[in-house]
Amino acid sequence: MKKPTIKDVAKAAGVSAAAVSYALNGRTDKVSGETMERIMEVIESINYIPDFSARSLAKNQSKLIGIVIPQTESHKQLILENPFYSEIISGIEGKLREHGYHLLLSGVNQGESYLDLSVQRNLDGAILMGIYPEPFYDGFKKINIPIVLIDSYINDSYFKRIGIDDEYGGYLATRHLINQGHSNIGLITGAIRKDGVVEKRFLGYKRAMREANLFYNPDYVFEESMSYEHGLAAGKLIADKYPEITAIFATSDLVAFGTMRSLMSEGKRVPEDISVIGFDDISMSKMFIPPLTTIRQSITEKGAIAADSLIQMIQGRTELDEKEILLPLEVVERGTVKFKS
Amino acid sequence: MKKPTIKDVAKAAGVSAAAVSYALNGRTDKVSGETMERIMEVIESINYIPDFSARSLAKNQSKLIGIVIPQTESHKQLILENPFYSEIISGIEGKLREHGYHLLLSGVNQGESYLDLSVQRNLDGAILMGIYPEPFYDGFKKINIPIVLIDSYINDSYFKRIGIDDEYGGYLATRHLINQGHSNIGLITGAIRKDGVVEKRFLGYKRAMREANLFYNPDYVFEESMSYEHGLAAGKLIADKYPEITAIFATSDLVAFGTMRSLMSEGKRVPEDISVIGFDDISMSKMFIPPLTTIRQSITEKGAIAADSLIQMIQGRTELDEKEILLPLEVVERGTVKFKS
DNA sequence: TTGTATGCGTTATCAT
DNA sequence: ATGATAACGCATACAA
Repeated sequence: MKKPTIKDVAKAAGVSAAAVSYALNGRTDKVSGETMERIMEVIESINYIPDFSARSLAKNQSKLIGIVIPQTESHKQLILENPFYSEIISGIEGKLREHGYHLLLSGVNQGESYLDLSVQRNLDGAILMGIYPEPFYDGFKKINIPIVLIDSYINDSYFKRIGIDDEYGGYLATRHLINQGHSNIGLITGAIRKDGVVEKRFLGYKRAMREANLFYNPDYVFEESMSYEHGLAAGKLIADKYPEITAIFATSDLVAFGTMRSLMSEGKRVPEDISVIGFDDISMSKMFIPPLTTIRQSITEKGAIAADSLIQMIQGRTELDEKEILLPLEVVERGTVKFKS
Repeated sequence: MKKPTIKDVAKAAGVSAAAVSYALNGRTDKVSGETMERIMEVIESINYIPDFSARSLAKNQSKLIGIVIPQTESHKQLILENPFYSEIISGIEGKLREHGYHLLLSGVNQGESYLDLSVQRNLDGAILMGIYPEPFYDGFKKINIPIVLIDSYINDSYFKRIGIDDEYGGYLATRHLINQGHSNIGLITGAIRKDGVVEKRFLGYKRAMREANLFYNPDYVFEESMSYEHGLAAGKLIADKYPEITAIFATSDLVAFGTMRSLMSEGKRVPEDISVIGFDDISMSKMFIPPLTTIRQSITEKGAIAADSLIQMIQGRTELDEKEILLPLEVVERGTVKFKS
């Protein structure tokens, strides 16, 4: 049994295909209430479901949103190991579905190839998270598809940005440690790239130190990657070589987990011997033992807002909106930061 | 500048649209090497990219794979909070992309509505994880689309299943605790539904107890949901009312995290006072403090294999294959199980 | 080997 | 208000 088309509906309802199309799209101005009803009944009874491919072809809009996630270079896999991304996707998907859009999830092979996907699939828009090389962004502008950037500092009015004030977040975290009496504060972080979130958090760290008249020691900055493994390595280094450090700001919760683990392996107690504060407040952080003190941003909401913004852009009513939305930040005190005795 | 179509290519190459189509699909029998080259050159130069919507219409295949994830009932969001799902998706996406398929990620509103999506988008296949009501599965059979089930015990030869031997996993976990000298072993678990993974793990637990001639005490089974929160509640209950329990089998790592947390809040030490073993080995488990002893299944690989199987089904060469693939299981000893003193 | 013509399911234009 | 028909971009059966 083949699946019914609009023509089948038309035939069964004794109207033209055009009428059915009108009815489907709620054009009450083009179709009388009576026939409208009849058509709807037929649709129900023969269980007709419109074909999006055909619709996409005719209307040139796919109701499809792409979302691009950074990818580990070694693995060919999405870095969904970091719960941060899954949580944000969760937020995006919920909102999209609510508005009749679907979500195309994909990594990206080489630099350009994601563009191909956008064109192939006629994407109505896309959400990019993380940071990519320049030409990557340019491509999207060229094919003229609405884009929302999450956690990006690309300053181009073509894009709408959703993010947080990372500098302030870094400042908040560091100041919290300072307020607890710490002065030798280590920073464990991913690669500090120009205009990346990491750089901003790093800047916030420095500002807090400066404001408190504390000495900024570059040796206390452990920069490599936003991974559990780096946290592990840096934590060990600190335990071994820098016993004077009494507090650590890890620029993501995942890094903080690694840090705490190696710290404890080396015989340091958290927070008794050394305090640790993270960043993000992924859902796992409250589950950790001890529960992680961190900078909270509502990740899921971030995704939802990004989706909302994108839909607005697609529907062309973005004029009044600002080009950037910053979500609130707060330190959530749990069990890994302690007053320095 | 509109995006180039197959006709533009044809014109520029001085051939017909058909020739271009042949070239595109590698029909070397239909096109001479010479013109093939010329066409390819033009494609390169004007940067032509085929439209999948049109292709989907013409060929009736979309190169689109759907993946359905359970959804919390209260929230309208995907339960991507459980890293288990993100890891599996990661595995799926990587493999799909490798084969030229794209991934449509979606929750599901009511019972039937996912079917609509499959029809609307002309899905070439879908991967279902978790357990759904009967009619949900029937629908897929009716529209005749290849389906791979992950972690399901639906016994219907229409579907291909990828999973693990959950009964054996439960047995392994419990036996590990028994081998460490424990005899009062609690089970903290999600809802035990007929033919669900949870039931199987529960059965494995009972078998291990029986084999060891240990008394199976229904009071020691704490059944509710596969969530951190339930682990929390059950752990507290055990600490308060069942001091004789010296070991716990939590049927997922997330539950184990909750359990350990409340246990420790109540003053119990893990593993000194009470041992805990989990199930899944999500990436977070090795990061936990103490690192979680658990039953390992390679989650990402599970996703990859599911994707592989689905692609094979789609390409119609599934005859020789078995209808079920079971992945290996092993207990990975870390820091939460200790010999009973 | 190459080109022509037609269909895929839907929407939009233009009559009626 | 309703219907006939031409797009949309591509694949394919058939003719040349």
